[in-house]
Amino acid sequence: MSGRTARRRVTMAEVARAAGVSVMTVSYAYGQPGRVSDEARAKVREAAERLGYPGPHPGARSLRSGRTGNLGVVLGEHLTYAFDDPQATRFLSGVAQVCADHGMALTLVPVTGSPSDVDRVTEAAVDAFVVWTTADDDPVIDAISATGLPAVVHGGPRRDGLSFVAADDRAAATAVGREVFAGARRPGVLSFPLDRARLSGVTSGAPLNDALPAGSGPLPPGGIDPDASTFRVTRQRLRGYRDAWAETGGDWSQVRVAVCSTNSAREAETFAAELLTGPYACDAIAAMSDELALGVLRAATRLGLTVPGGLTLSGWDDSDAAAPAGLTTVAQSLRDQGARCARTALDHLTPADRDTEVAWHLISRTSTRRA
Amino acid sequence: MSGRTARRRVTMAEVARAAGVSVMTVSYAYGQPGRVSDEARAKVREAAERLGYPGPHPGARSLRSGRTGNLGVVLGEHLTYAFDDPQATRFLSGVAQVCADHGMALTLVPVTGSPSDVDRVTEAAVDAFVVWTTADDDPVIDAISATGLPAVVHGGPRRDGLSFVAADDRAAATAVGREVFAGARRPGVLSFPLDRARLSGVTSGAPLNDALPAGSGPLPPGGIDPDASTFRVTRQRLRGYRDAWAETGGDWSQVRVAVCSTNSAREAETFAAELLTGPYACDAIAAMSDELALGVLRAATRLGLTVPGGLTLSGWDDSDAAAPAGLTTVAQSLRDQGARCARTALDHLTPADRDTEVAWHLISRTSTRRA
DNA sequence: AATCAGCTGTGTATCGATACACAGATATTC
DNA sequence: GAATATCTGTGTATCGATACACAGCTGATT
Repeated sequence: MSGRTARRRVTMAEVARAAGVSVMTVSYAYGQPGRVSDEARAKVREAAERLGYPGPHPGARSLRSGRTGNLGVVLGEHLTYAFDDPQATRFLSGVAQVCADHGMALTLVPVTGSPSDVDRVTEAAVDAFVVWTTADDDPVIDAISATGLPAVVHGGPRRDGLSFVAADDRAAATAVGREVFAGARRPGVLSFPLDRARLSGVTSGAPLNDALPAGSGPLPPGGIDPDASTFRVTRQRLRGYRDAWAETGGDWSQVRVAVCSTNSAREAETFAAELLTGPYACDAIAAMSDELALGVLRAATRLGLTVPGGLTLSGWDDSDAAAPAGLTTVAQSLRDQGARCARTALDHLTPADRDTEVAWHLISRTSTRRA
Repeated sequence: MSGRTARRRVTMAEVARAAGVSVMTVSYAYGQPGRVSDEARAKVREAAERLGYPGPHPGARSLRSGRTGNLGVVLGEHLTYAFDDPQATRFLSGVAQVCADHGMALTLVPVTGSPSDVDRVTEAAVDAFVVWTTADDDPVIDAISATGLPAVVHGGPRRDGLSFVAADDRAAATAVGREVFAGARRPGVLSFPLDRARLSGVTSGAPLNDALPAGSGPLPPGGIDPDASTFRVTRQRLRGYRDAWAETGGDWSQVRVAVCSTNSAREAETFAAELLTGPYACDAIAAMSDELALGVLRAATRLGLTVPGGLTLSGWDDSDAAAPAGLTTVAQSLRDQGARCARTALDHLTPADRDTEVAWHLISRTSTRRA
């Protein structure tokens, strides 16, 4: 197929012979340049150049030395999420910064949601793993655990032997929920997926809640049970919203919940339109990301609703678009968290340091400033 | 340091012994499951599970088989650009899609702009390279060439033995330049960096042009010579803009040029403010990206200039923000180009198919619709 | 003068798998 | 019924480097 003649790889032994030194001298010249004299190093470099030696074979090096120079990143989502989802992108920017500082390459393991994802993980030539939010029952987590390599899980799930980095999502959700639900009568929530099935649709907080409309989408009937979500982040935020609404004397069954399968404003806009119309139209919506909240904002604008007059609204993450939109939100630096995950994975921190709760704070803006 | 006892890796031979089969049977059970009987495969899986065997050692596998299951991506920029620059991100999304389809991991090689970048490239355990726009004289290109692996360069430079994918940037720049410079009297250009020095600042098209202000920033005096830029994309676009302005009877020395060191609206806004004020204030600006153009737009708004009344403006790439802003732009799908690069790299296309010119088209919007 | 440490160079064993070639058993063909 | 093809299992050589231990030499230390 290829027009290129398959060039045979030049070996270290050939370079050694050409340079008139031993193989080990060549090896040291590459791996530990300080270990050899300037003269020997020069001879090696010259011979390598002349023969077209590209440097030590990475596979052979890693077989013998046990190190690869790669940090593996596993997303619970399709590989393209790394570049399509703004939250993942910010997180990975932090991971990338630390990788660059360490001279480590960043390997994105190609998960696609299929069972073979497990094989992709075990085949990955890496020194450590960083895992982006995954469902409690995702077999990929067990595969990572089985490799015995250092691994840091961001957002969940928690596992013995794996480090864990996350914010107190429940407390944060309670805080922002208090703000957005204050004075509300018909609260709504725009949620991330509940579990690996990633079903989306609109329903309400409790089963058999005749007072609320059935809603659309493939979500199973019976309402949303926060405790049943297998994504830790989703679960904790739903619990927090529930707590906040309960503080006002409300009941979870009164809360309408829309579940988006992706973190996109487009999908959010569709569901928000549903939440904002009909006899049970929400007058307060807590969204699990700023992207989702911006979708709500678009739907509200189209419906002629004013924010915060006709609708209060909150997001999450304090993305670039949040401030211009006046969006109340939970600020947490995903970039910092990515950096922290990468550092923890690469530095082999002691167990005591390995589990980290990261900071968050509420940013109160006009979108919740009810008159 | 680590609290974890360094678990010794279980070897394939141990699994073979425990399963009562030969090593090769185990190897086949993993690498070519169809090669062994269901019964043997079951025995192997059971033994592997029992012993905690994580699967074949990736390094050993790659040493013997010559394949790694990794596609390497090299950015001419710092590694974090992969996730910070919107253009790079879209390109990589396409690369990632193809990787996922092939079950290949995506390895980002950690370049930081230092001389050791060359080592990072030769150390990378990959089967092929995709290279994102690099300067003609970047030593990283030679290092990639030396590996003898298939490599595809996006945007330049061109090299024997390396495939090349790019749009006809000069023609596209001419087309959009015609549009934005039509009826203009004081044209300006907002450019990407000219070379690896990445100097930024404001100057004009020709040396010793007394008619124009000296400008700010560390750019060398003497004006901008399009032909001297070592980034192919920058060079071709500058030439195209020059061609377009020449068609109106204008001279390149009359064109004011601002060079941004990064593709960010923030930096663009600063330089645009300079281009848009003073006795030589531009009334038409061609920007090399939509991000830069949006920075111009912000500066114009602050200065009370109307677009297109007081200023015509063009961008590049047709990003999401371009349409809402009414921005005339050159549309090209970086995502498709990323996918094409990855496919070319992974499929070992024949030489004839290896150089690809990608499609582009002009999208004319209100930002150039001069009354 | 004797001892010791540091620097530089070398040879060999080894990392953990897969390519390859071969052999026996079973199914298929004429 | 003989010849041939297919399926399954095995043993050995080998991929290309680095860890390790050792040796000679130089200069410093006492």
